[in-house]
Amino acid sequence: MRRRNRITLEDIAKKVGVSRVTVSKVLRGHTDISTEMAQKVKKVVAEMGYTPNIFARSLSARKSNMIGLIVPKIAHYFFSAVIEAVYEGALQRKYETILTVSQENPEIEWKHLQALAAMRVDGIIISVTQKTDDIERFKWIRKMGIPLVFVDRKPEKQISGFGSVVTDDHNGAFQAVEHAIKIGYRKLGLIGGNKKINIGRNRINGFEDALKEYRIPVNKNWIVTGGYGKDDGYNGFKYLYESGSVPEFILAITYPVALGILEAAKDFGVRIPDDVDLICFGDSDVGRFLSPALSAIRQPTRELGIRAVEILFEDIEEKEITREHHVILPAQLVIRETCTTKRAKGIENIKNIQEFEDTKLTTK
Amino acid sequence: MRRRNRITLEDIAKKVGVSRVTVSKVLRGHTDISTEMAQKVKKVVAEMGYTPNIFARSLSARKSNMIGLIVPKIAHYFFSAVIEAVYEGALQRKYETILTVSQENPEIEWKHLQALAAMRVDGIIISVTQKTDDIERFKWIRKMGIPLVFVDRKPEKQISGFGSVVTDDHNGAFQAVEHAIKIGYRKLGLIGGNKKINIGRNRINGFEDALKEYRIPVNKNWIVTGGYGKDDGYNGFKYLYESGSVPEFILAITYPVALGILEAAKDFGVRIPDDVDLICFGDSDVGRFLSPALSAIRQPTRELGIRAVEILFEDIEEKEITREHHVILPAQLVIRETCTTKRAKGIENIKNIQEFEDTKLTTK
DNA sequence: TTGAAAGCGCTAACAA
DNA sequence: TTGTTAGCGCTTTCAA
Repeated sequence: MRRRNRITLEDIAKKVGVSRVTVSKVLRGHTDISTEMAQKVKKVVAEMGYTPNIFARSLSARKSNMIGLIVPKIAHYFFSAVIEAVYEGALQRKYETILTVSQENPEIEWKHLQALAAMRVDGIIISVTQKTDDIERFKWIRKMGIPLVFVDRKPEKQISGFGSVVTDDHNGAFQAVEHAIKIGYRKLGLIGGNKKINIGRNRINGFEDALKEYRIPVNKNWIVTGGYGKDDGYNGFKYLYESGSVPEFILAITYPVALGILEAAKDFGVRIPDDVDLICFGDSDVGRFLSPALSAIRQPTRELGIRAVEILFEDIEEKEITREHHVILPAQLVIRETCTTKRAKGIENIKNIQEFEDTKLTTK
Repeated sequence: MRRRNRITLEDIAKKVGVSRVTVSKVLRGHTDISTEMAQKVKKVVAEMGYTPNIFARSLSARKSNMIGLIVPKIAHYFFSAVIEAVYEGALQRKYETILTVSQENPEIEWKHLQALAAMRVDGIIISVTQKTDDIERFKWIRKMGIPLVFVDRKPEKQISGFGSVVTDDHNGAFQAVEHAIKIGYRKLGLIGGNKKINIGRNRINGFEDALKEYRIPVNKNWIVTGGYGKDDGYNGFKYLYESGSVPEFILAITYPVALGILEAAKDFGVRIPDDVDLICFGDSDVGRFLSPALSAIRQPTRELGIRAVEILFEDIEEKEITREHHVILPAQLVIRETCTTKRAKGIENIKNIQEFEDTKLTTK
């Protein structure tokens, strides 16, 4: 290791001719310090280019002024938007954010959780991996007394003591499928996701519930579960294609999954939206420039991040956990070039949408 | 603040009936510890759910095992790919990465630099903002004795003492323009970027040099400099459009700029690539799904991150700075739907590419 | 308004 | 192989 410029409080204190305590107080803007003293100290601090040692400070103050953020992936529009929001929120409160990436790997996630605990962060915001079903790690965090908030993704099993901010995935999926049904589709499929974590479960349930609501039989072969990445989309579509039975409409469980589907469709010569139509969960900044412009279920990304920080800080400032905060934010259907009107395929027929409307169950 | 589970080395030591030092040694896998002792200690550590306090450890060891990473933006394919590579590299060496985002704001960048110094990170990797021209901050870092490596973007002025890993932007731009010329374009423009930082300077120079090489006059009105974001692309194109003179081909200085151009073109009813053709710097995972599929100058993103970490660690391990490492990685032209063949516009004419080839300067 | 004393939780050097 | 001693650089009482 290279020699470091180890200027300490002591050095400053000596130069000014006061005690460390005085300097420390000036630095933290403590009130009981005379203006001249403060002036003198600040001058020397600037001259010597001194920066307080965060470790020493945190150790002594028993407070790190840092929060930890764990996300499964970073090269993904959804997460980068959430991350930016969290950073901003934390910064406003003079907190640093320590970002870690689990790479969809529960082992790495566990390591990060421990590392953040070791760093004595004042709180953690996490979006779990698609495989996180072990909840012992969260019990451990709770035992450590570290406030934690789930954002967007959380484990299937409920864990008390932590807040959460999620999207109304069930309704989002429902809306999308309802739209597809209304424009005439009857053969509906879904690619990606699984029921290990909330987002998959809720989206899949939303999909199935919409079909039930409209009395359309669920064809299990058209529901190809899996993960949330591009590969899952590609393989899911490949599976469907090779099975010889492809639905008219597919709900992609995430934006990367949709990209994978687009790619597979291209490779297999299937035209989207002409042969198979598509809506995906999650919008991105380029969604509308894609060919075809993707229809999407837009998640309130920024809002998700902002609310998570808010809730976390309520927890951090609270002396004891009084109640858990759980917020569910609405999703919004954005129709673009995919899924605008039913393509003529001559497979299913309904006379017109109005007639179809009557099909809908009014009871329930 | 909530009560925290403050288990310390002392607690473990007491429970096992040994000294803190013994426990500390076990935890760090020190060799001179008996196997039984190690076993006993580990058991208690696990039972009590103890995690060492990083602050105390770093303070005592005078080593943080953290590196800092500063990027201008995060919701951007290029940076997220670099970030992932840096994280991986650091993790392999058992280092944590502290990611900070400057939001293209030099002030925030300076704050982050100070915060990282205060955290006593062992090294810093930075991609500067598009406006960073003040290099005092880097001199300060050097004075602090913190190793630093620039990745992709660095300030215009040379600063000794720091390594860098960049893309061969000049050649990348040159290749793109050369390609455009070869397929017949003569009215060439450029949008975005400025000469404050290397990437802008080199790309613009590469653009101009290619024109010179092929004896094509540079039309200053078609070079609309600015920043590196989507807005810059939008406004740049708008400016061009409203000026009444739009080139046949545009080199977009970054991928976001290209997105902005695409959007503006759509708004103004200009067809790409039919009316105006386009190549942009920087590829993304969706580039080929865009409409039209964007031709791009692909940067070696992962490689950039990996090499930056390598160089940084050479610096960190070095006792003194012996030499600076500067690496330049090649860019690769990826032609897709834009810029494949010259569209018929009847403005410029060349009989065929071969004849054109002869135009090229052979001297030089 | 200032400062002395007593740690925060850990590790490094050196003894035992 | 284990333990003792002495800090790392800062903040927090509490006294002056």
